[in-house]
Amino acid sequence: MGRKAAMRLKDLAEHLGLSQTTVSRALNGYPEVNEATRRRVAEAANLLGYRPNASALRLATGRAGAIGLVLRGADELGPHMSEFLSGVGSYMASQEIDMLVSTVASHQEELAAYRRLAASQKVDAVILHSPTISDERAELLMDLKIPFVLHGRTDIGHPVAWLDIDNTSALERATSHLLDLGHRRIALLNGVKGRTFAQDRETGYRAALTARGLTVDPALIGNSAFTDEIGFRMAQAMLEQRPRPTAFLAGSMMTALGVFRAIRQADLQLGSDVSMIAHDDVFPYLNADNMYPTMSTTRSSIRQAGTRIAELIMQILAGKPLADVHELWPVELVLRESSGPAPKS
Amino acid sequence: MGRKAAMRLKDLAEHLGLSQTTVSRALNGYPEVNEATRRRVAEAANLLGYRPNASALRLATGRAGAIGLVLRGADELGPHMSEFLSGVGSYMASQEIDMLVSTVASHQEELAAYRRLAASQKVDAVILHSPTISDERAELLMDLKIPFVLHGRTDIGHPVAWLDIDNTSALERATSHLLDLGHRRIALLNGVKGRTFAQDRETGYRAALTARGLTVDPALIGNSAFTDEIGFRMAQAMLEQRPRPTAFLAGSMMTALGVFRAIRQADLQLGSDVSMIAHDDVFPYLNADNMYPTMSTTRSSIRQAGTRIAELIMQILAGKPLADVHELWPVELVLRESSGPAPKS
DNA sequence: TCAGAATTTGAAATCGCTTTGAATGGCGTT
DNA sequence: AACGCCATTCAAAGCGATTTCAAATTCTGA
Repeated sequence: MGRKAAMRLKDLAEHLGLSQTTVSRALNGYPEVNEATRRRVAEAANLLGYRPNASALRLATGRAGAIGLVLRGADELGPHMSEFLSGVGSYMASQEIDMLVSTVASHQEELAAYRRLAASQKVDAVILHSPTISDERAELLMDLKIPFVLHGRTDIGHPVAWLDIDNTSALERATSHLLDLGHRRIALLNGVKGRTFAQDRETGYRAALTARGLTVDPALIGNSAFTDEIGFRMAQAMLEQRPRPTAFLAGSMMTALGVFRAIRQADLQLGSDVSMIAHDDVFPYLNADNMYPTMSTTRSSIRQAGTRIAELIMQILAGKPLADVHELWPVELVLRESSGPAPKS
Repeated sequence: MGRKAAMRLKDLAEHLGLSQTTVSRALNGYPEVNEATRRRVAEAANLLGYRPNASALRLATGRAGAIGLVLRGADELGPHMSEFLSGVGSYMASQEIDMLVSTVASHQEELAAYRRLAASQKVDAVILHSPTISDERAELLMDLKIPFVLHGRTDIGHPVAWLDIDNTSALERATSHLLDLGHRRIALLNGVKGRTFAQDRETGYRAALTARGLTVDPALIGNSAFTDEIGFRMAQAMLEQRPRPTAFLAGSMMTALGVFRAIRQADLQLGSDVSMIAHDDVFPYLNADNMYPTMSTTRSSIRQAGTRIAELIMQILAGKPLADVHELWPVELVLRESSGPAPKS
């Protein structure tokens, strides 16, 4: 199998007639090495394509040079996650930090995965996605003393670092807008129950309704994953109610596609018979502006969130106190054709 | 930052009153250790949650215990890739192999990323996705002596390991079927030019047409990325031709969504005025059967391909000759409502 | 001119594991 | 009683980097 023996520090040092110490120092920018030697070393390293062996470097420094992402199978590795990932990746690449991605099938496996990561010290930190209200994984990571940043929020005893979007206010505004347009039966197609973001969205939705003295009809609230198909089914079922909902709040663009289909199938017109505002995580391949009719959205780039979270991780690893790492991002409300006045009843 | 010092082999050995050698051997299943000792060691290790330090283990064994995936930014980290990834991941997890995912923005960066991976020996092998006819990355990896498996095919001087789906025959059959239904102007919305799979698909398409003595109209062939929006634009433009195409071959479900939209916008009926067969990579959140009308597809699970490729990688690392690692998967043709007889002209 | 400081380099220890080569002790043979 | 053979165990040498501590060289200033 003769894998070409890669160039080692020792080889490079011999080639230069210097000690490993000096070469290492030269490459790592220590001040005590002569400027001329440093240049000579840098040049040779570059020419010979020397790069320190990652494992050796990690062993010596104690840093893993990688962050971990544990994804729950197909559910989580969908379009949202890939956008998020590429956001994280773009920043991590610039810092020469690797992303270690694992996929697991269950909650138990996920916990086990974190224990493994911790025990084998494969990562310096992890990113936690879609937390629950009181997230067990977060507590475990706390226990394991492995730093992490939350994409979303949770409430465990300790302070944790997080970045979240303002789901509550986003849904409060979207709902209010629909109410302004005269809608009274507004359906909420929300994420799976238990996730903080889903709870926050429902809170916003309820707030808008109760602010006008309206009661919340549980039959108009659906909790499930954000897929086209589920969106279709939930919307289809709800459209059979009488009086039927005149507006939908869709949790994602995928859901919105399904709702759209259900509306069409019921021979209704989106934007006149039924309105919709969807949450848009900004997928490059699914543009709300190019839909027909164009889609009103609550909008926040999940990719940007990823990039920012990557930055936050680096800050934490640099020693920034967790209590100082909190970011709540506002969500844009973009009105387009899919949301119109409620039909006369 | 007081990270809890993880348990080391040394600690475990002392705890047991044994040497590191024996403990290591016991845990790694060497035959020369007493069965009673082995049990004692295994038990203690399990109890104390000992796992070897990954960096140390890698340094000692020379194996990285990870495979690399370099993804080109947003274009590549889309829904296809995430499905593929989770397929790869599910197998790799069972083998305790990590996935190192990097994202890059350009071809140059991608090559640089491979050089880095090779020089720093971070991975034992990589997976190469969507190759071009004569893929430069494959040649580079060959040069760098880092093993890889191709998802797709390419033609460089050497034998390479690959797994591909039979795109040519899939499109040949899909096109033939549309011809059987009386369609004569059939549009092909293909992937970006230069990729082998796109070429293969075009080959199949052309073969079906020429088999009936029909000529290929270049105005009916589009090459671009597989997104909803692009599908929409290409289809929209083509539907303005006179005579207009009566059938579409969409390269992906995303493309199909866009085509669908264009058809509707032109006030045409999918399945009667215009037909469509789309390639379905089997996304759990976008089901051809649940579309309206249901979508005829050429079908092949990209996730399964990922899992299989992971297996192939392990075989290669175990020494299987590259020339023996070739798999061409057949593609299912599933006829549903979106493909019907050509309209009377 | 020479001590002492400053600059620059190097030898060796260390990180936590695997693995080689040697040591120990028990047991059956002769 | 002496010998050789197994079955076990261990001490120590790597793996390829960083880093501590010491040495060699050059500068400075009196």
